[in-house]
Amino acid sequence: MTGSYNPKDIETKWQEEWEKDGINDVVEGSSKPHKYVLEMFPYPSGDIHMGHVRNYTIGDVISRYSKMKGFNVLHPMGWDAFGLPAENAAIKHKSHPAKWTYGNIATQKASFKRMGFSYDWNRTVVACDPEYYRWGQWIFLQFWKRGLVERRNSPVNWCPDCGTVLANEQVIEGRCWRCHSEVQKRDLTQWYFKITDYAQELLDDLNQLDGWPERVKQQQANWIGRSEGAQVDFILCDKDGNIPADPTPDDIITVFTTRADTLYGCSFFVLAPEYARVAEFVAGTPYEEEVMALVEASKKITAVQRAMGDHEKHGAFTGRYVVNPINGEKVPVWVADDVVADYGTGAVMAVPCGDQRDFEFARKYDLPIIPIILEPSDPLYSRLCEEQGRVVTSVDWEQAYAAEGILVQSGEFTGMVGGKHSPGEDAVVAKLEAMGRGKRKVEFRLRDWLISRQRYWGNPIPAIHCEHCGVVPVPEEDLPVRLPEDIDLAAGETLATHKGFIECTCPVCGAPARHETDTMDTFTCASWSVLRSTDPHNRELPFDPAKAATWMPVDQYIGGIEHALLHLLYSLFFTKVLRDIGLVDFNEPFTNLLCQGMVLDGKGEVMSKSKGNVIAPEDMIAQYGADAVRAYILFMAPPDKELLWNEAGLAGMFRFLKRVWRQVQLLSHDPDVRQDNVTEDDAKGKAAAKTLNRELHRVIGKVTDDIERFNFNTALAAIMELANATDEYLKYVPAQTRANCEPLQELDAFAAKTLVLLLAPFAPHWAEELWHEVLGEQGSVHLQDWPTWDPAQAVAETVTYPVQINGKVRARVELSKEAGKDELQAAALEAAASYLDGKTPKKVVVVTGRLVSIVI
RNA sequence: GGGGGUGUGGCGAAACGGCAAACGCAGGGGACUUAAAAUCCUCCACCCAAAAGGUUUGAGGGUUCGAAUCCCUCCACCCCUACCA
Repeated sequence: MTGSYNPKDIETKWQEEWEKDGINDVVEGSSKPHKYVLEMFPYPSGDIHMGHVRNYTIGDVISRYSKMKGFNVLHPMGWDAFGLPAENAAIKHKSHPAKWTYGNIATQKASFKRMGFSYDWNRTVVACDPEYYRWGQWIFLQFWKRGLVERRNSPVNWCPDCGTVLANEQVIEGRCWRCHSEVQKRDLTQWYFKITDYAQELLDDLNQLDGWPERVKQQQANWIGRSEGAQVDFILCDKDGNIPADPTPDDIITVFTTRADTLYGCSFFVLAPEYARVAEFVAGTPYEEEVMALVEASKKITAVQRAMGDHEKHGAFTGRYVVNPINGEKVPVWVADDVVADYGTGAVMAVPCGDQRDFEFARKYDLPIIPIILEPSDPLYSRLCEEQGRVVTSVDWEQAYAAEGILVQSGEFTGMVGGKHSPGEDAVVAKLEAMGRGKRKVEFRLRDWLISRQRYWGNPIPAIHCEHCGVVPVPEEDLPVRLPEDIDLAAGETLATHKGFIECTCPVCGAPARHETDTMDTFTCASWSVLRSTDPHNRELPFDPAKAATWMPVDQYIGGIEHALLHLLYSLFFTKVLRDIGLVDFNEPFTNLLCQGMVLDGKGEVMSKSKGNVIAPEDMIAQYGADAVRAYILFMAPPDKELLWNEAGLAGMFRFLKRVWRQVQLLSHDPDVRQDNVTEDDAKGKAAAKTLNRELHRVIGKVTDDIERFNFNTALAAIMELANATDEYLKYVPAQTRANCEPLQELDAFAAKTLVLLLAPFAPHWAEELWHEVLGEQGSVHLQDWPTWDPAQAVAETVTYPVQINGKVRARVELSKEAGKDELQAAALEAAASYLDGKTPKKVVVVTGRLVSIVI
């Protein structure tokens, strides 16, 4: 006996039952095939919002469906729990970051449970738990042993208000993502992971990721930014402009270029303001003042201005010259603030005719623009390709010619095709190599990963500074380096001022020493948690390689596109290093990746706390239940599409669940549910029963197929169609009739069961309640087999074929589904007779199962 | 500047070269009700009073018996990334 659908009564009840029965716990050693379904872990910044609801509902449907399909599913949850927001909140509330973090984790966990997500909570990974972060430190030490950890001085992003360096992803349009202060460039000694050692492999292996969205792979490839070109050595003239007779390595300045073919067009040479030898070059010369002023001024160009690209570019002549190796010509050396120090060599050969930036610079400072590459239609072309030597050193162009073209005024290379990867470029590089003045070189845009942070709430870098021994690793047996709990952040205390934390002895010589006080970027924690979930309680190793091998790689990874790039790139990097260390035996951690679209507010804005437009599911759950919220957010749009949250349709999904609930009751002959609106009609009833049977088979097939392809929206639409067919059936076949007819009883049972099973992954509580209380079944609905269907019963016996004449539907013919091409053509021509007017059609296209197209 | 994507009713959307708008939301009309809610029935791309008919997938062209879908040109919007030589 049951009443009408009331989610309040059933949802928490089943959540408790499931937990008690452990139906979501992973069974190790099962003979079933394994499946690892994982969603990106949340950051515990507060309670969950609609973005979380979408992400984790997708994962939950895949997980529940996979279990019903007979897989042994690992579906864990965890928290990416270190990071600045916890610390800032602690300062604000004069509290400890752990309090805030664990408080939010508890809140989110309760919300996840309230949503009915099927996690195995015994496997929860929390990044700020010493039992987890000790292994992050252990991995750091293995990286160090392999030479993948480096401490060096470089220009870095520094947020003055937050008092720490920032990762690139934390700099948004030149501003700190939290406090919006302008980020400064500073030269600091920081810790790096040498991800660039893996740049080529990371790029190459993108090809193996068949189960990843193309856009993510493309984004990664762009980020890695492989660029093929050459290094070219220019010889530096002395202060008086004399070419050294016997140049030493100090007399050589190397540049990187992808356009060696344009070397003959080099009319000046540019150094970045940060170039190490700039001061030396101009010291004591008349140029010193202006150049050094430019160097100083360039430091003040903010990343904001750079990002906007709207700052004026400046240059200053150094008074020095270098020699172009291809033609022995002396060209002036400038310093300019549009050259970046940390790409290539920090020095650039300028070819204004072929590069727009060089072109603009040459115009501004009145430097020669020598045309050395043209398209044959250019008026200069016929003249210059005849000439030997250089005759034209200025042009009246409006912009540079950056495309492929024919080289002119280029000595022996004149007449060759120039451009990126062109024969001309090849020839010039070959010549330079023969001269010993250049070589092939590949550059990457990818930088080493700056992992140190000057903040408390992170994983401490396990290193010790000793006066005698330098920087030495903390011995593995001393791990974890624990974060001290007695710290008053609100009073300005930091790890660097915490005596108890700093003071230690050198593990090598035993002398008094200092602990490193930087912590690791939170992304380091997130880069291997996927592995820890396969063996979360291991106290000997980060994870048992055998257990990792059982579950990994993740069969389906699900997460937002917005932070996909860096987290994924870092995870791939970690996996490759751990493979080289011998802890894992695979290249890629995530076989298939589903990137869900962002959930935006009704106006299309990203939801954020600072904007105050965060939408939480709490009230909706209270009003309509978690099941309706789950089903509705999937019904709104395909998962990879951006979604503007709009609550209007949620009531409709609730109505749908209510309606099907009642249908299941009626189909089960629940004595307490009265059937109204019945019109006994034998003919319509028979047809409706036939249609219902067909729809059951068709919809099981459709929903199965749709879930496999993540088309949850159309899967739900198909179930709604099934519900419509059920309504039609119930309308014309009264309970009495159904009760007294065995085939109809079977149909009733089949329909009731199918509706419940198909909706079980979407509306788990709803399904469980009906399964037990209305269908009277034993065992959880979520442990049942997914329904099967008979494709032969899924199609109608007759097909209504549209008959097109010159592309327009002019008639219809109804034929058996078995009708052959000839029969179909004959029927179509007969139906179209009045349009044919006795003539023979030009062409007839017959597509069985589809249509007939006649051309007259 | 580079890369990726999107464009279909009032709205969310569907259609893996084959009857455009499935499914739902909102809305109109009706039944039930003293009334409302709930529920049920019904209409719902556009033009035409209706039917018949015609038109329609950002714009234009092409391929095809047949195009929202494939190709070319253009427009608009969104996201990512960027002084990368």
